Amino acid sequence: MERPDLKGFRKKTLERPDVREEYERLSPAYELRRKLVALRQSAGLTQEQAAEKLNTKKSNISRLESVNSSISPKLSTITDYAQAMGYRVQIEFVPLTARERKRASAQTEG
Amino acid sequence: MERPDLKGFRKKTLERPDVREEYERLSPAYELRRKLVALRQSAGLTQEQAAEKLNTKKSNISRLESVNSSISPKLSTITDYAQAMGYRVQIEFVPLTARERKRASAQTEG
DNA sequence: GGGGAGGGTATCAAATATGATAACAAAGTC
DNA sequence: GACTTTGTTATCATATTTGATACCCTCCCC
Repeated sequence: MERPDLKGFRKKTLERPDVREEYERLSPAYELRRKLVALRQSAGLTQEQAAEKLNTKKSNISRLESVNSSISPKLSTITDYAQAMGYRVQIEFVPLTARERKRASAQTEG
Repeated sequence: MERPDLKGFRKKTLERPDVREEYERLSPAYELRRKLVALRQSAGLTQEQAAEKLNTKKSNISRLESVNSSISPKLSTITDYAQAMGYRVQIEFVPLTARERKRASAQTEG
């Protein structure tokens, strides 16, 4: 029995730039960073102005907002940023759907 | 004109254990950690069982859930934990009220 | 009293995020 | 073309979190 190599297929497929882009567009991290940018823009600030408010440098703001960044920021970094933009952070926990649970275990086990 | 030393008053007041406890009960960090515990309990897991799912040790779970802890966890730590409990994390940004903005700048300015 | 379960705390090494600096690119202005 | 503004990326030192181990406490059961 030759089974189709699903993992290999997924891996190969994710190497295609267009597919990866679409994939990341749906990722939670991507979503978060898009929101961060929106927050700053709603406050009418440049990265440099935001950096001033946060007593840091614009390069660090860029990194935080960067989609490609592979970092997972501290929660306090996000809340500080949001507060400087005039917002507060609210964290919700929503039950996983059956589909999401499947995807999650695939990640963990695979 | 002798002005009442509000900052000093606040500082002194926060030294009272009962007041500090009430203060922390309202803090976002406290709220988060209480939610984390609720998540785990809703999944019917002990700290040790949760640790297994997350490939770590129970002491680390305890630290994450601990109220007194002065650490600000990484976002990925929270999302991994939530996922192991069967939840996903959703982050909301809500505009600060006038009162909250005032409190925020008081914090920042010292 | 002894033992187990569940949770908390301290400590250290290892991993990772953050701060600061510098250099670069794109777009707009003169 | 030169200059400014805005945002990105790389790099390094520093700060902080995380993982693992060990030990403690409380409650409960025998």
